[in-house]
Amino acid sequence: MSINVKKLRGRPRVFDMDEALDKALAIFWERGYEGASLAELTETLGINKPSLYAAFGNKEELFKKSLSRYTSGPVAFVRDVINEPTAYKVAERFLLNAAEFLTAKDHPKGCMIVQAALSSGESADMVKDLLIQYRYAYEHQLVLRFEKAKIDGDLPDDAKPKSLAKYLATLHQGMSVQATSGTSKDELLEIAELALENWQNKNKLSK
Amino acid sequence: MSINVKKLRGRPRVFDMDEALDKALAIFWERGYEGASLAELTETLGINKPSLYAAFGNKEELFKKSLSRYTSGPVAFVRDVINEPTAYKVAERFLLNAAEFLTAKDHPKGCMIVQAALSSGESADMVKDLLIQYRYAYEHQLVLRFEKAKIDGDLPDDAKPKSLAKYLATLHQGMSVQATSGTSKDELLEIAELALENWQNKNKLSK
DNA sequence: ATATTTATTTACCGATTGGTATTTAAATAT
DNA sequence: ATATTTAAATACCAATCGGTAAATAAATAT
Repeated sequence: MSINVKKLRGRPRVFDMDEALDKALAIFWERGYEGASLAELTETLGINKPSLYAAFGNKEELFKKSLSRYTSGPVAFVRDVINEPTAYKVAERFLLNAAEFLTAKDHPKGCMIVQAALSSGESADMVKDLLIQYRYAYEHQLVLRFEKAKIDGDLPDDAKPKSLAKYLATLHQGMSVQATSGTSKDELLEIAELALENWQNKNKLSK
Repeated sequence: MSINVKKLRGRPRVFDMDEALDKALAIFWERGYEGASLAELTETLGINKPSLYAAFGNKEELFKKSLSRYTSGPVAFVRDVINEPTAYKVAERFLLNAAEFLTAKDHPKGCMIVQAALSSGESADMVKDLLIQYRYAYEHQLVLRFEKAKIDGDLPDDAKPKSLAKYLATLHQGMSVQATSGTSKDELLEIAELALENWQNKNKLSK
């Protein structure tokens, strides 16, 4: 007897919730929060509205759950990046992974956290604020990592972790806009390399 | 008799078209193309829908006219920047002006060309493509300027105008996202300075 | 077999979307 | 004065928005 197969009462759900969330994620990613209509969502998920609402709450809840799936799946690399051994390696992996990810062909271009609700109507205010928090969250992860790098002697004493982190976050967000505009992976890699050369010139410590 | 005061037939328009465009611009800038509703537009302009349609065509036309006013007004500095005497000065003015402009207090944060239609529903596809063209347009202005700088001996022979231009455009677009997220002018200036220090390190020519 | 529980389906809701037809008002030309 | 021209105001349109009530279907518990 395998675990967790206790039969549940009631009519069984005919769709897989995780698969449905992946499809919803793709739409929110492409269209943004307001640009994704219930009609397109239900059509793509292959379920009708009452099923969607019973399973996920409402549009905003569905977005938040899609977003959780986004952060634990496609962009988990941001969490891994801070484990690189040096500040330079962190910056390198961050920018190179971003160039790759933002232009990958198996999902929408650009970063959902950057673009899903930048300018929008009032109805998206909650989501807009939530995404702002997420943006600061990954930037702050970089701040902490660069503060550690200073202690490690891995960055010069006059280095400013906050500025360095914001510089990388800003490049990432700009690269996201570029990717959505049609800029290729190779072009983004050139930008990343430009930024990284400069990084080395400035922080004359080891790679 | 002053020029151009020939009396026109018909009931005179009660509102000033340029003032109305400025108000429409502020809304599109803040809300984006889709996020700006006809209701909010007419209410803010102080006119009703038939007047708006008679004067400007439709929502998309109104957006395009607002956008023209944006490019000839608030962001005209991008056109001026390429007249700076050296490549470095161009980069400097571009980034410093951007930090100032994107966080100014007399208009919405961020750049309309970057954010007014990044992710959106199908109804905004035309506007989305138009804004992509505008983004490439100002990037291309920088490309031309840096090609000239190479000829002038103002940039090293191995400099890549396209990459440098895209690097600046990417920073600008990221700074726009940052400004919309609440980042201050001073924080953006720190990023600009970071990028400019690196610029000097890399292109070891004069300021 | 019946009751209970949960999901799906169909049909609908009020509000809002961008956009207009019709009427009324204000100016000039004759 | 009257006709003509243009704009403003009221009232309306079909389509779509996010969201739901009510009925039906499919599973398990007793």
